[in-house]
Amino acid sequence: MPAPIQIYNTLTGQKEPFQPLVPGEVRIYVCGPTVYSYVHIGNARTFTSFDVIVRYLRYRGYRVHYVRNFTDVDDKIIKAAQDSGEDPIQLAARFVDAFAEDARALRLIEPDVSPRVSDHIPDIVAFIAKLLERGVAYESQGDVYFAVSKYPAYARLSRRNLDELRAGERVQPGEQKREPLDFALWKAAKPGEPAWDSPWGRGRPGWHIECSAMSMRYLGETLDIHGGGMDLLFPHHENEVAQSEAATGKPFCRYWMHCGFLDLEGAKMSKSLGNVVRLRDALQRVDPEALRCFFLSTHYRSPLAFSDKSLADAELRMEYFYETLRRVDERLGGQDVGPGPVHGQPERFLAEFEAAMDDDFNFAGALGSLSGMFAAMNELVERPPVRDRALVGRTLAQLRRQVRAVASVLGLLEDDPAAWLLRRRERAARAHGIDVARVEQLLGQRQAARAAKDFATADRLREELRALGVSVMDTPQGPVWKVSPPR
RNA sequence: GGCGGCAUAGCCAAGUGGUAAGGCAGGGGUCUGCAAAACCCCGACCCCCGGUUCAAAUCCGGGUGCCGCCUCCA
Repeated sequence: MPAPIQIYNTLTGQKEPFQPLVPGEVRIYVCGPTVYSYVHIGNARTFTSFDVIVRYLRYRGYRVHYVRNFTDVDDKIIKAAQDSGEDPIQLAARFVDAFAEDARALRLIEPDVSPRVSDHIPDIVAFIAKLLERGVAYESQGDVYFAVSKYPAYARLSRRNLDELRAGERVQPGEQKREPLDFALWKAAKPGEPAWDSPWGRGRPGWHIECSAMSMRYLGETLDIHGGGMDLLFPHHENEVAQSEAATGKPFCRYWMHCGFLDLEGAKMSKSLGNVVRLRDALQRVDPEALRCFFLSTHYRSPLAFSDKSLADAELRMEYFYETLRRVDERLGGQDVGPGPVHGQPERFLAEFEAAMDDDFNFAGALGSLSGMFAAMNELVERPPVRDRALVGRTLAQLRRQVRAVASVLGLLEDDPAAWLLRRRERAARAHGIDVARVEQLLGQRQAARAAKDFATADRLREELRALGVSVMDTPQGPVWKVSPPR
């Protein structure tokens, strides 16, 4: 049994060895999108982070039960629907579909369950009834509120001072709370809002109760991991803990994980600020794997700044990976090299990768180990340090296998190298207004000149192509070109 | 104001007690008809001031700067 993974637990504020409740199994719940619009790249970063975390837990042999919800009943959805004149449930369903498309494009693995609030009203109603029964919630004119004063550990997760929180809170008009910090479990319906029958009259769930009810439905009363963006820590997750533990008397979640923010031009990006880049728009400009690579370039808890330069760097890195894979696959020729000794210690890169990921999922470190494998493969292909061709082949084959294993955890390098490179070139050519037919024509002329040993003409044509933003590489298989505008 | 986080080469970014991973950009090489790609080499005393220690980027105290949460938000 390898040493346990270390996870930074928001609950305790430190890294802890990960011990799931049931050995070998992980129950993880990630707060999913509120579907009132398209997801933005900040959402995408969080979901990608937990995507890689789940993949790694599986890589380490855990049986993972992965749930990520859709919040499809919510104030913002109702507002968006009112603005557009659409039915709120329908609008939400539309954005659920859009999310599924975006998630596929980003190569996110499917959670085992993706529950929607609208499908779980009975669970939620039962949950609220239980809280009322236990005397930690109260009804007030068709609303139901959680009584924070009945849960002494309130604010422990987010490390807040209860008195100061109380001092700062204000009761919104129309709310019937006993205490400002109390939060709504159930909201009485206003005309035109989606509503369901309940013992307290027609209404709809408050925001926080859904996650407690749905996570318990699918994962039981105690979660191993609960994840989400930093901003959900308070009040959302705090409230989840309060209502869940008040209902069951058991710990709600053992490890809380919070993902850092994606900044846009030095400022936080959020739908309310309006400085939002939609995921689907970003994917028009950048390769999905390059976007993932960008997300993985820093630790999941650190802030990450979105910029064209960073994206371009990530795409360059992916290009390097794929160009190397193309060479390696060519060299290996799909042949089974068979067992035998290998050169050096290729397995050390895998050990490096696992050490990085075991340490609170150190994405940047993991990416570094992947780079090491590529440098090693390139050396073996281009400058073999030993003469024994079979030895080199076996070493390459092992590295290639390791790359596959690591890349499948990171969700990278899942394309055919040639196809990926061609797609990138086409996108770049389009972006720079490069006429591909013209390039091919000049390339043909240059090849003819080279065949005739007319190097002066060949060089002139190379310069001409360069002026177009095209660089040409002569390889044994003929010339290859790519878009590389002067930087 | 309260709570939390961060400050590492031109830029991005790992490393959390023993003299600094990786990527981009830059310089020098190898290779090449010329190139490109690839590979190799070169580059930081880790925000400032104190302290602990044989030893600190790494721990403690203070300062400065930036960011997030405290209201919907991944």
